[in-house]
Amino acid sequence: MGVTKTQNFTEGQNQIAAYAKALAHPARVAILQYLLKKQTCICGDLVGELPLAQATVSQHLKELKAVGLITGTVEGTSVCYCIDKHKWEEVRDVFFNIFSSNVECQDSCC
Amino acid sequence: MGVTKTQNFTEGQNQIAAYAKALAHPARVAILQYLLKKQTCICGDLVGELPLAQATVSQHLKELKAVGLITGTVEGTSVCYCIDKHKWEEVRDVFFNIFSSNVECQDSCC
DNA sequence: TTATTATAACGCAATATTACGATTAAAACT
DNA sequence: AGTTTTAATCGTAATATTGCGTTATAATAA
Repeated sequence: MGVTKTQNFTEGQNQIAAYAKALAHPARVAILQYLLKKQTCICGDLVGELPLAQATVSQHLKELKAVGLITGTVEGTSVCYCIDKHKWEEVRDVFFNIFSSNVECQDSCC
Repeated sequence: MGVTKTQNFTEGQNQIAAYAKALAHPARVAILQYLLKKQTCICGDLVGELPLAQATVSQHLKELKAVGLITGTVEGTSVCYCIDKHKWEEVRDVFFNIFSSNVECQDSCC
């Protein structure tokens, strides 16, 4: 079907899945890494940084905006992209939380 | 097209995307959380824990196995599922690494 | 005003993902 | 041998995602 049965899982599980999905494409990872590296807003040619057409980049930006990880404020002709610090830390904490569990299996089969 | 142009991105970017994709579905998150909570192998009814049909659960397990996050060893009639400690820590480190970057934007637009 | 530039939105084609019924396979009983 | 249990695989349908050409849109420049 291609449709996820979100209603049968907890809010937390759906949230982790949604955040993970935002990172589940190399182009979106590249966008975030670029914004992190620059430590500033990118007002302008983010398209030139990626091996994809403008329309495709715009779509990935839209998805990152949809989960709230980045913001895009209009600055004259161009748009200023920024990582949303608050959301970034929220997503970080969600991942830190699940990965803080230690894997300690006592069984012989592992 | 639905096909990701992985060859145009770095290995690191593709790796993060692949790991994120493994977590990008609430059922797979639920499976991992359950295995983490139990702190042991689950030999048996993992299907009963999820609101999905057996075939669907099996498919999600297959994806988690494909990225190496879990292992499944046959134990008689049933299969013993376990989180792969080594891989788990590797994935954790990959996420910790990207999220360790601080967001420090000096621009006025943010 | 008109051209230019930058980016978003629309629409299409191709591929991927999700879900599940049905089937198959393998081990453990009886 | 036949039955039961458990889980993988197959086949199919529906929806989602990816990518891009094209078309708006909006601000600046000439």
